[in-house]
Amino acid sequence: MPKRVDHAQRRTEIAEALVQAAGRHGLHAVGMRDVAAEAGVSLRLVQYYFESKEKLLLFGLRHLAGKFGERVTARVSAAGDDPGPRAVIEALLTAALPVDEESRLFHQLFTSYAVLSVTDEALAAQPFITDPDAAESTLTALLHQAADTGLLQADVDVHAEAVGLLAMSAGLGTSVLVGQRDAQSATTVLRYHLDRIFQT
Amino acid sequence: MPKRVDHAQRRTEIAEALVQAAGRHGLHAVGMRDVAAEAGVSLRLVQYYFESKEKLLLFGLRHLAGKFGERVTARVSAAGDDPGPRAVIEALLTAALPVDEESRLFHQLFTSYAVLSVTDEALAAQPFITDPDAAESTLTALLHQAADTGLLQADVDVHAEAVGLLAMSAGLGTSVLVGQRDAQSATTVLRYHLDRIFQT
DNA sequence: ACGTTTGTGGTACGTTCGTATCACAAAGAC
DNA sequence: GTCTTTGTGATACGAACGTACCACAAACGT
Repeated sequence: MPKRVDHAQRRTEIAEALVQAAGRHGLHAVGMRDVAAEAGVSLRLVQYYFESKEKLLLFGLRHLAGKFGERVTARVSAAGDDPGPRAVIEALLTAALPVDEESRLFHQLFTSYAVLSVTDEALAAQPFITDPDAAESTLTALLHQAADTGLLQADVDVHAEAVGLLAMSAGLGTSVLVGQRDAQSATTVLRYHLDRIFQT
Repeated sequence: MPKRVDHAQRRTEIAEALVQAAGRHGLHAVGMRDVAAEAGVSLRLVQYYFESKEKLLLFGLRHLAGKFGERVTARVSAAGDDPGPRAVIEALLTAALPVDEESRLFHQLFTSYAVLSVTDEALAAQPFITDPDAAESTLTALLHQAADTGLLQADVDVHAEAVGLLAMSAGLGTSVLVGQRDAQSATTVLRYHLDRIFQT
């Protein structure tokens, strides 16, 4: 009974199924059949909407990146209307921390994709450079803004802080992911480091 | 012509072959046959010295962790005899950065193992908690030592700095690994952050 | 000297994977 | 009202994977 179908939506549903299945058994272990079962469709349909597994994986990565972007902007705007730079920066940095199941998935799968991209050149061309670069320039701009308003201490190197804080956030996220630390203490550490560069 | 063989050494050789093969095509893509070929032995022998692939992977992880530990202590002692805490800390933090091919491999495979450990409980019991915890307490002790000698600024929270710096080092390592940043600039960022907590 | 252990090769088995093929029904085009 | 496109199912195929099995020779124990 083939009604006309919205390809974009179907692809999104399947990509979401990929994400869920990958979350349970790991991205490396997920196959076309698992994705099909998770999405409640036949193997053939996964093949139909994505010609190959590689295409599926690439789309899954972009899907994940998109959802993550939405999450970050949602977090930032939840910081209130016209929040100070400090609040925005804090929202930005803590958005990457695995505090709930959704962000755990993000972190886990992004890391999986990132490490895959080291040996897979098709993946290497994907958002692993552009997205962090965007985050870096956004954060740099926010810090500059804070510096201009006199909110920052005088001797801070804005760029070095942006790079360092993002790296710290990512590193803390990983340590939370593997269970070494809980999200609460990671947030505390992040806040401490922000306190140290902002004017008291 | 079976001469008596040193099992420990043979296992180490095979584990090293695993590391090399995994570095080329990714840990997820490495099979027993690849390891055998890389080590220049037959598939049967890999089976003989490691009963299963899982055992091989576990041993490979421990092998990697061991080599990394050696590398760190080598780096630290290369900082000179009786170096200041600052030099030791810098050596510690920069040892994790992918500056050469060997450390690139470390970082790539450790990350692979770490993300595997999220969904594989046999791997989760491995050094992903104890090793970073050891690094954390070592770094905390070094910072305390520096604080007691008046080398640190007065208002630094030693534990929060230790956690933050280690996370930053790991995060910077990943960004170097995926090619977003080069090792030089990562080192610069790390040094800047050390400069900010040490007394001028 | 003989029997047992130890190291090694070759190879076969069952499974799973990604992909390809064949068939066919419902919906739109004209 | 045909005819073509579009969506879907079932299934087959070849490759690769981890593992198991069989055979055998060198070394060691006694």
